Amino acid sequence: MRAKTATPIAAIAKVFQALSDETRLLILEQLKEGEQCVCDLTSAFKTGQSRLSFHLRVLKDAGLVLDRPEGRWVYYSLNPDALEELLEAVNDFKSPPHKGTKKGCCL
Amino acid sequence: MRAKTATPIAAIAKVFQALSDETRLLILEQLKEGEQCVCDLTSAFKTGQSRLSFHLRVLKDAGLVLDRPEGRWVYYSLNPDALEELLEAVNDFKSPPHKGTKKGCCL
DNA sequence: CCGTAATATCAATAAAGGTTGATGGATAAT
DNA sequence: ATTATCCATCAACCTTTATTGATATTACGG
Repeated sequence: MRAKTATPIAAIAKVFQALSDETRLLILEQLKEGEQCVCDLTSAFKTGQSRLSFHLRVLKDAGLVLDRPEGRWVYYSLNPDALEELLEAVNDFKSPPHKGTKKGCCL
Repeated sequence: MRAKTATPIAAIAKVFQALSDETRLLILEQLKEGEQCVCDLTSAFKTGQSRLSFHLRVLKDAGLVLDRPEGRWVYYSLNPDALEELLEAVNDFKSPPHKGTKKGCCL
């Protein structure tokens, strides 16, 4: 059976906290287009650089985005693994009190 | 096609905000067992009643739980619809820039 | 080297969130 | 009717989070 790390509740809360801000949700939407540097986002959102830097850090600390420094630039991208874990966490709440471990329909 | 209400970003942020607190996550876990009144939760968590009342209100305002007053008691339960919408919202972030609408593998 | 551009970090302030204890309204029990 | 129980709300307080402008850091181009 796969490890099923059972993310601790504090980490889950942290991810949700990172997702609880409109600006950060918009950043994630934007990152769906692919990797972007802070300057891209700064001009896309017409806002201060330190503000974006702050929000990107929150997202990064929560594990939702990855950063890849290259020269003077830092490119940010979505972290697909984190989104998978998030889906699992949400599914956990949805599930009714079943006893048997029903594996997913697709694997 | 089903309505696909496209929950506004502010509402989504609000749901995530409601989920960003450990106590509230524990409450939701507890509610997986089924409807419970505030007094049940108060004794389960060994904490002040006003504190639980506060958190339940946050969850309710976000639409995550439903309340059903009955006599002196108020019973809270998970709102399955909200959890579905939440799953959709999370899936939205996960999806890579595909053009075609690929329906799920299971339906 | 020196200047400039891309980011991060910091300090100060403002705004939002969480905890606690007290109060009040409704309902049930005596 | 009085009292006790369940719950919501409020006020006060403290903590966390967000915004802004300034400064620091690193890398690149002359």
